[in-house]
Amino acid sequence: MKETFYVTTPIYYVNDVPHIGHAYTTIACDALARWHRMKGRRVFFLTGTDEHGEKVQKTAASKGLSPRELADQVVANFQGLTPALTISNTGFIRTTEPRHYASVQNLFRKSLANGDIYLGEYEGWYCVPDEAYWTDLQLGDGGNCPACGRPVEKRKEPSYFFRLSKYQQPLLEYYRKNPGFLRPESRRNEVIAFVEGGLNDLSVSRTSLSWGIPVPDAPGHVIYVWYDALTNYITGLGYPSPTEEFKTFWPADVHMVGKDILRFHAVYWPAFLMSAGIAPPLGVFAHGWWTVEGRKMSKSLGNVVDPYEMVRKYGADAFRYFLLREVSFGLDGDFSEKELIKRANSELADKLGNLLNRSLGMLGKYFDGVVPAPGTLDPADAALSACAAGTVSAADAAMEDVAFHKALAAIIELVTKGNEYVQSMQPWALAKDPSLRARLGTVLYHALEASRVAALLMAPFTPTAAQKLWEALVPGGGPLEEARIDRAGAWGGLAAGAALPKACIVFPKIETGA
RNA sequence: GGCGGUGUAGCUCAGACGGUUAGAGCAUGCGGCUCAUAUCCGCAGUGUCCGGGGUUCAAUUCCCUGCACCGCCA
Repeated sequence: MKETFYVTTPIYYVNDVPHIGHAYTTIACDALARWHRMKGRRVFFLTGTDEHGEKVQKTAASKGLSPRELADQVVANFQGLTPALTISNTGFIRTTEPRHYASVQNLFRKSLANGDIYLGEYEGWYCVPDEAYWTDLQLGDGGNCPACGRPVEKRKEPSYFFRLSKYQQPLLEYYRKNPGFLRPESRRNEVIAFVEGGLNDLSVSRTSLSWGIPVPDAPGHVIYVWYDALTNYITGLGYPSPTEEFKTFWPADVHMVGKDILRFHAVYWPAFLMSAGIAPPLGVFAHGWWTVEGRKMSKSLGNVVDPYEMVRKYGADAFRYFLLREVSFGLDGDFSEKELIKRANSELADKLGNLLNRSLGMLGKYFDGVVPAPGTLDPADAALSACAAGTVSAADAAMEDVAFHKALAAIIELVTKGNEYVQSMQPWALAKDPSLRARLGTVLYHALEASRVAALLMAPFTPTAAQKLWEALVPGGGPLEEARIDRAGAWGGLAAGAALPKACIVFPKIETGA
């Protein structure tokens, strides 16, 4: 098994306000990071903010602030996601940090030195009031600025270009040799088709921009967008210093991205790295988008989902659970509070929570809360433990495949089997016959054990609630994130003789307010 | 316009290298238990498997074609 795991979110543009899309990517990375930690891997999990560019500069100016002052204020909107969503990132990078300037300039120098960056001229349709370039395609039929509708003019400026065209074959070869690099599969085909169609060299600097990282030894030139932004993934590990972290974690295992920025990660970024003699990342995963109550999310519709509000209303666990459970990861999904409530109530409260709570209730009532040692096994007992073992491996396979929905479906399936088991064993009936006391003990042990395995596996998805479940079942068990799935997931981990609480409500039912 | 994908129960989807009664979850209806956060468990369904043609003893599954929707590119 690979001993390390490096996962990243894209850096979020500080001019935006965090919405469900940001939360989704970050939560997905978090579940992955937590899962791999529980497999015993060393994990580095990086997220951060993109703080340069025209929009930040303008917004700042409109507020009478310097771009840096504005960024310092609004970065908190994104940093706040970590506690709000119970995110376990190990790093947070801002592109305005000195370490990032050093990193980008170093990477740039390397490509410049080997001839992959050259000075040329960028030409495009320029909107003077907006200070923005547009391509022919973006102009569309009208021929005016797509942002403000005003006329544009053809303009040229000197610009450094990255020799992307040179990397067509190396990229195609990289995709071919690394079938797991691009996921999901459907996206892989799109990217390959794009690269096969030929690559143009890429403008990586502007003279019309001032808020950004200066091109080394080229006064007036500032590094443009993607070259700056993508480099964050190595800066976050200490590049260009030969840090222990860089040596340990690079290349990244997964760059998690929305499908809209897949191309930059799957084409530009590996090429930049190849040019600089750095290994390309091992994986890029493009996930889908959320509509809201069946409609596209947009400011004008006023239906933008605020993650902070969702956490206030439903808690981070329920929100996280819904996002990862509701859709096949990689496809688009529809966000609906009604559906979120339904999922959380029926699966977390009524199935998972209830399995634990009914078991604890009977343990308290019949054994004064002390876990009995299991006795002779029935076929039903063996079937349940076999199911648990199967669930552990199914969930692991799903997570290796970045299929959160499958992992969660498997866990819920185990919980349903647990409830089914309790139902058919009828411990409340066994309790009426003193001669069946040993059998009663075995049944409760198995019911609790199924809960324990489920709690363990839920930790990456609903960390707070899983921890509470864990503490109820494993007194003194410590932080769940330090548990190891292989060891703690083995059947029989529940300690006979342990005194457990008589009730434990970790997933309160969400009132619909109807 | 080019390339690719999808079209299966009311909804979301799984599935069959072609072969007996095509599946799951949700929603719906009915029944059972009472330990539990009025929770759980069981049963019952319903489908022209997008239309048309072809190959075959046999196609929803393969091939062609039409339609619809989606994605990427131009």
